[in-house]
Amino acid sequence: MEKIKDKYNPKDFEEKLYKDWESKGYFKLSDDRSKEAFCIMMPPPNVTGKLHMGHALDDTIQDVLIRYKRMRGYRTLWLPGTDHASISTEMKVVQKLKDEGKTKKDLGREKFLEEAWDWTKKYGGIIQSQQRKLGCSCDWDRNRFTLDEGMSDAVLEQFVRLYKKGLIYKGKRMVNWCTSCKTSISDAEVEYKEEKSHLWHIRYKITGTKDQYIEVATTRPETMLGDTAVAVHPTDERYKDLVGKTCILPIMNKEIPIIADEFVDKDFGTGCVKITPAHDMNDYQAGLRHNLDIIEVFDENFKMGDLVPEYKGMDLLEAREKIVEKLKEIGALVKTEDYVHNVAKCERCKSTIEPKISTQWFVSMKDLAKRAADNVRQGDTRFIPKRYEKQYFNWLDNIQDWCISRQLWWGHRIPAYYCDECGAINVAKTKPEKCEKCGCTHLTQDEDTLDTWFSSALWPFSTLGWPNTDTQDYKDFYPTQVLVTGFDIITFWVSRMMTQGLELTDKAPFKDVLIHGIVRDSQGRKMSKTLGNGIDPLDIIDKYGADSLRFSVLSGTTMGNDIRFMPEKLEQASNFANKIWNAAKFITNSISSDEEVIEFSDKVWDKDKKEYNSELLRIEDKWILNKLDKLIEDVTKNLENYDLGIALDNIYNFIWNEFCDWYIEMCKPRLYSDNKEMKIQVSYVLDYVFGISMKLLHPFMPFVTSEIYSKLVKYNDKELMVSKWPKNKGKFAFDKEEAEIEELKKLIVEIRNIRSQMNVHPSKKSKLIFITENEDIIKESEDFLLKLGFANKIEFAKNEKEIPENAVSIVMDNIKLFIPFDELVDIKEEIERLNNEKKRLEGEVLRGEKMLSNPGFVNKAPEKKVNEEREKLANYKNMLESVEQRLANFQK
RNA sequence: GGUCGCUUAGCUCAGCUGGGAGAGCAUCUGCCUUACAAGCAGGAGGUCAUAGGUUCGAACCCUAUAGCGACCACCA
Repeated sequence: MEKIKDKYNPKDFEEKLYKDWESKGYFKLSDDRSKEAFCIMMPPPNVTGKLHMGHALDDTIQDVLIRYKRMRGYRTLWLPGTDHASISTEMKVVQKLKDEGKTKKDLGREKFLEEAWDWTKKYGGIIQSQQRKLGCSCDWDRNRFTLDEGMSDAVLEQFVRLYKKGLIYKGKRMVNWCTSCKTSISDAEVEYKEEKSHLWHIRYKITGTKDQYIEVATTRPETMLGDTAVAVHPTDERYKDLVGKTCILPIMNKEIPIIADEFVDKDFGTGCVKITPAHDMNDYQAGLRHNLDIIEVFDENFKMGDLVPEYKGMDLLEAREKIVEKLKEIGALVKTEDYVHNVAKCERCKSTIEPKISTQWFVSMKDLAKRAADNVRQGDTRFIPKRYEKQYFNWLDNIQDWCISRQLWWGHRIPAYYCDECGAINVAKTKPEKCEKCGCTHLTQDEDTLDTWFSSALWPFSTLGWPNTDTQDYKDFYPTQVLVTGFDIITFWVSRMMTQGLELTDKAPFKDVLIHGIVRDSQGRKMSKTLGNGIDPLDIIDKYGADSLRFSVLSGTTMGNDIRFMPEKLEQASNFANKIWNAAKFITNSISSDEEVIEFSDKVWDKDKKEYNSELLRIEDKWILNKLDKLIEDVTKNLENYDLGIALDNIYNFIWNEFCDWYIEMCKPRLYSDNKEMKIQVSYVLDYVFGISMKLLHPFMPFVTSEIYSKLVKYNDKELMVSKWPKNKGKFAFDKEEAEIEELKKLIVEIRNIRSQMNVHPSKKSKLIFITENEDIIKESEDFLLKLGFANKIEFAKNEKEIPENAVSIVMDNIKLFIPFDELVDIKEEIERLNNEKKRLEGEVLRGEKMLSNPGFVNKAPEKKVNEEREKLANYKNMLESVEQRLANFQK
């Protein structure tokens, strides 16, 4: 057995251990196909991304599950990877070019893609090195990238298959258009932000009347140039007579119809809506229903078009002012109200989204969505917690067709080839030699690429070889067991993996969907770049170690709820790691040799009967072994239920409150005893219970547990990470268990106090004298005390006169115990002790001062404490002087 | 507007199928005790948001109300 001497310092071993695991191939998939498969696909982060707290949480959860299942004997695969993230990567490359004074167009498609690949290579992979620091035990050999060859092939296959089935179509539709990224984006990528604005009331004159008007309210007066109708609700009595008539559009002086449509809200504004089919989603729909003209007011760059020469090329907001002025001038503006409304913003770049009519590719979602929803309704795939199923259903039941084409270059290019001659669309995985329709050879590929999510939707199976369904991986691991992700991504990703997975592979891609919340800052705000309140997990690992980070995101949390990240949690976590470390230090330095313990273990555990030889154990041993059994049961159950936070707290409480606080204390008399048997006995239990605790804790805190486990008694040469998950061994039956243990605890406190007063260490084995006249009690007590091992030697006295004068007494029930003063420390020892104390306090003061100068510790306000310690230090110096003086006198 | 969630100690939160009100941090008291002061022993602190109901029994189940939050839809 190796002894632990150093202080707990994660930097000493975390990196070393990870390299060691990797070099030994522990992360790799085992070849043993007789084991049951367990597979998790890691949600691929952006290839150029950096690890943030969200990833830290997501990855920790997955690593806990994988490590647990690996120890349970499953054949585990945790497949890592990265996403090409079309928009966000392209934006970054465009920005870089801009900084160099270049544009996308200057470079051309090919050169641009080269730049993008360079960018990806340069900044890619950072996140994966960070995941390693976190301790992720994924199979790096199987790392995938959504733009790699196999994935690209899968994407093309998907496109062609769905197209042939009629599920993908090209159409002219109104889509969300990001004015900055200059591409279409899907509904899910739009977010709404409240903005203060106005509601302008404008009146349109009814045709053929002198002073009869219809009044509309709008937040975007500049779009009025493209109005092609005014709409009212069909049942609105106020305007019943106007329906079917026409009115005059101011400025344009154009006659437009007044129509009735259900979508109008009678109670909003004036109850009349101007219809601008080219620039509003609802108006567009209404326009289709009523066959209205679509007149675009803006040009390609979202400047004013040439409807009115005066405004041509003008910025939209500027045009708005001018138009409002003009309306005022001609008396068409009735009033202006303050108004707060939601403006559509691009989720990526935060710039304005404009509805725009353009030709795009769509996936027809209705049938796909129904199947995906039904699958969960039938319970084939389940969400944990269950309440998130509603969110999933809500999205799928109201689904719109999915716009998958993007006007970007970085991504999978759409495999549609247009015939230059006849214009026919040829869809194929590779460029056809000739047009299917006219046979000519001049084909041009669609310029657009596919939505990033179109490729990530295939992640659970394209990574296993799909479309080839004969690969061993696909057969072994598909469908996967559990998907771990945040609730913010259910609509984007989970629902799409379900729809595409069911359509393309005929199976739901996973059994369970484990949903976690988001990590917020200590004030409950979302972590964001703009707020600058993000916590970098790498800083935490650097300061506290990966184990502490992992502990702090899991302890005391529940699946699906947000986590408020409190720095105190980190203190708790690293205190815990430190506690374990010190327990390990104590155990490895105190117990008997490996051989002796192993020999005893063979005696005490009857392998055939599968039970303990209870004669060889003492009450407190049985007590802790029972507690341990209960722990194994609880932790296993909670892990199976994905209650990771509860499982971790079970372990924390056991190790700290039961094992360290009490069992270790109860062990000391036997450990320090001259009785070798006793020492071996207690060594076995200490090592065994602690070792099993390390196993249970390993999935959560892999580094510190592995480091410690390697120092414990070696029963076989297996390392913790690849060792077997413990099973409970079965309870001991005994009646007075709790009561006796309580008695023991009291005694421990008592004796510890007395020894403390006397400066006698338990290893010095005090002689106990007790006084009583009742012989039964004498016998009983002797037995009891010897069993407990509190003293090596027990003497009896009939009355107090027989007790040495300088003994200290312990009163326990009707028995009085005495500990003689023989073993009190002498003066030299006292000096040594004081010197040590002085040294320690000096260090303490130094540490305190360090803490004071560290801004991270401001909350702990250690100033008071440091001052206290300074004072104590001064006292100790005085004491030391006086004792030294005493010694000098004595020697004289 | 629709759906869902939250409300438990000063703070941050656990509390699985209904029976003991809990943890960490903070606070107070006593301790440098040979694993650990990053610690130990002990204490204080709660009408489990409110009001009803079901039950022998409710933090937990039901109904209503209030506050906070999230998502979806709408916002002319």
